[in-house]
Amino acid sequence: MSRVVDESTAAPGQRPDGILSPLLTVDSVLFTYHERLLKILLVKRSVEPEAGKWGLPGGIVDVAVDSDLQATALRKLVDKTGIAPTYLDQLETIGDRLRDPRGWSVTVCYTALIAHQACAYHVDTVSDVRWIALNKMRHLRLAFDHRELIKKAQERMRQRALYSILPGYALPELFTLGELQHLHELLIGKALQKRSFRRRIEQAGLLVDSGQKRQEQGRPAALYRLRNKSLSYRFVRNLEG
Amino acid sequence: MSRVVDESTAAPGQRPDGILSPLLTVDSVLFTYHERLLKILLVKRSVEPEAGKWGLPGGIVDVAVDSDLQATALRKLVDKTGIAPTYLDQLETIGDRLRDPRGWSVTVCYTALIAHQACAYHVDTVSDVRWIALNKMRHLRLAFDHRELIKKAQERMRQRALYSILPGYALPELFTLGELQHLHELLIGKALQKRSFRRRIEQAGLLVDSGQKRQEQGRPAALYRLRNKSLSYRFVRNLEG
DNA sequence: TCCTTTAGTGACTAATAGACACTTATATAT
DNA sequence: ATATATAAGTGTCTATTAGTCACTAAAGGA
Repeated sequence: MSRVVDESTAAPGQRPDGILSPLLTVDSVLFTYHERLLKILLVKRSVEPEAGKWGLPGGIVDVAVDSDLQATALRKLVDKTGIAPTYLDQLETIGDRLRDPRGWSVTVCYTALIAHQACAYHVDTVSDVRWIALNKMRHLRLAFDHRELIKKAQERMRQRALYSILPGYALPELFTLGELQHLHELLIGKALQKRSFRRRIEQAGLLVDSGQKRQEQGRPAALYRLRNKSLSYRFVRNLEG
Repeated sequence: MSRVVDESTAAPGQRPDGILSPLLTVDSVLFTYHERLLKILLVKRSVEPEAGKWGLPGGIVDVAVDSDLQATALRKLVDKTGIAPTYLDQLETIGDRLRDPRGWSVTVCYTALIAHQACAYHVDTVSDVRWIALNKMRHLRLAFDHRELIKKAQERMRQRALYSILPGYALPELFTLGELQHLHELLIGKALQKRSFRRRIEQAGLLVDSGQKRQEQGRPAALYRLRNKSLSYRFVRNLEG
């Protein structure tokens, strides 16, 4: 059985089986912690639509290359940073008629974390890629609905900071509890009690002291390392409201 | 310009702009609570692929009809139940080369909740749609990766039951705390302390007593109704492990 | 030596969940 | 009428964990 399909009016894309198939892209909000700031990776778009604006690292799913959606996300991130992120997690999928001027389109959005040092060199050598501090994004021109995606990723990370130490993946392999706490404070938007924070980390047995020390000012701090299992802990009182 | 396309061999679809665009579908795991059981809505597939197996209510995104992804989910659910679910939330998007024999395909999966009575008549009158109790699904033949999707939806609902009273949307508009607690126990897989459960509900001010009573056996129970805001509460100790 | 800075701890208080026995209100059986 | 069964709902003590904050510890620099 076959039937006639008119290509000239078929937009967005029409599959040979007669099904109108929207454009499918994958985008990632890649966070890192650097110089006491929370930053995300943005790419300056050089092609239309939205040329000249900043956008999330991502692109069209290539069914000839990518085995699954996450592979697309990874491929695009490695392309921009030179390295795979240490954490990658699906955030949400947005798909409608209005978000892309070309018509009905879908983006599967991921949240990712990486240590700044791990990709600093690669990012510095590529002109269209930059780490942007989250508190300096207000006046930036962003492509499509990417500002909304970033906001959602931020909220997701905030929840993670409340109930887990997963944000630690935005730090180097070895880090101090002071660094981890500050990162959590940036995500949560509120100062935390040092005593409570340390207690949670220790009680859950989530981190391993590696014996070494590091300092910039004041007493040297113990260095910790993330363990792969049980990254989540319990509940934090009095953080909401 | 037009052309003839052979439907039988066309997979996956090629867009007019030359981009290979995977098949995009939306599926929903619709939960309800009925006769002290947790049930989900399944549809017996009549067409290939996977004809004769049970699958989730869903289907292909129609860019000519649906304004966004959630609209597709709603359209398919209304088609099977005669009514829109009271709760609908995106779960996860799965996309790879292997999940559908036709080739690279993507499904945006939703979790949904509805009161059983609200759609009992419509579901009973349609022969290919059935409510299946979750504990009686083991020997059912399920299409594609739908068993995995159901498992993920179940885990998501379990988390919701731990930290919110959102599962209440699977109950009728007026319900007793006994019913809500039993539903939570089914989701969590563990008996809950009556005192603690009631305390959480009351403390958070999440429910409104409507003054009426209902009973089958024993003392009549007060009826409660969900409020739209602040459905989540805090932490439940001792439920893990 | 003292001051500054940051790391890390001791110890009390406050808040909340767990446990479980108790009372209350209804239907039904004798 | 009374007893019994059943489920709703409460009183209250205990256990656990978070909040608070003052304290000590360990470094560098003036």
